[in-house]
Amino acid sequence: MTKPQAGQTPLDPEMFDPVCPSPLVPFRVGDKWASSILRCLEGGPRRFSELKVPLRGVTAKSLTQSLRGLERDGFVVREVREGPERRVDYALTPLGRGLLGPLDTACEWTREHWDELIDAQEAGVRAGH
Amino acid sequence: MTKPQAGQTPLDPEMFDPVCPSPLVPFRVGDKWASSILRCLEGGPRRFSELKVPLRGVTAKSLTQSLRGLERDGFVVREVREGPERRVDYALTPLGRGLLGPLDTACEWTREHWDELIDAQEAGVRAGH
DNA sequence: TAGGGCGGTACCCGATCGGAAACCAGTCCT
DNA sequence: AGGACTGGTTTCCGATCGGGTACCGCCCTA
Repeated sequence: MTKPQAGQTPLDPEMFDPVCPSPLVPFRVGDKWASSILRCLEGGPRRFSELKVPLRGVTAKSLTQSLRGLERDGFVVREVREGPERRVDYALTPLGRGLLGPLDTACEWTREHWDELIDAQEAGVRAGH
Repeated sequence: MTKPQAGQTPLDPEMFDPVCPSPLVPFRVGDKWASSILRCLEGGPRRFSELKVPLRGVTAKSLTQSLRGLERDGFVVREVREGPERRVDYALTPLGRGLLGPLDTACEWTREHWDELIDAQEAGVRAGH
């Protein structure tokens, strides 16, 4: 994604490969609910209605949308178990499970710097921005 | 942000603290250009016009917006050097520099799984999603 | 005096995001 | 027969995102 840059030499115009555009990749995975859903699936497959519980306030539409997106991108599989007792399970693919690593790192960092983050934001807002 | 969950016990409805909403935090830092800007500032302060070069296609408006956001959140500082030769530098704060860690992790993972990511996406799209 | 670089701002626009509400078929319970 | 639960879909709507274009004052150089 990046070819790290030396001190004060000019920035490389080719620093970001237009073919694998960095802006889309590292942070900003999926939509608003995506990372929370990944977390929910960490312990095994979950049903649609199970997921709605911790994702408080999510509407069926938003949850469906988010899940379809994760499915399309290969992070989640949708398994319909037919039979008299029909149920739909969502589970992580190996790729999706792999995403938990970077996600953990980001969560960990956020937890460690939570106070600073809040303070900085409040200062920024107070400064009129 | 999360209290990891055991195997198939029901999901904890309080899994996500409504006060520090997980969806906003771990991935999805800032907007489209934010993570690229952070990368550009890794090697030291940069001027507005320097940043435009590698961020190809970014308009002045989008860049300004993105920078203002990063400033408001305390990841970047804007320094106006007055004098006959006026110039504006943008630099990472310690907090912003700290963000580079998780960002590296995410970039690294993406690089390692790039082929799988592309394949999975293509498969997902072909499957009609 | 004209043009160019710098560091933006203002306004317009279409696309997307994401919530609210209504509805639905199938199954199960009473 | 009526109601509830599951797993959605559809429509509507307002908010935000993000790009395009035009314009701005300031400084420098030719």
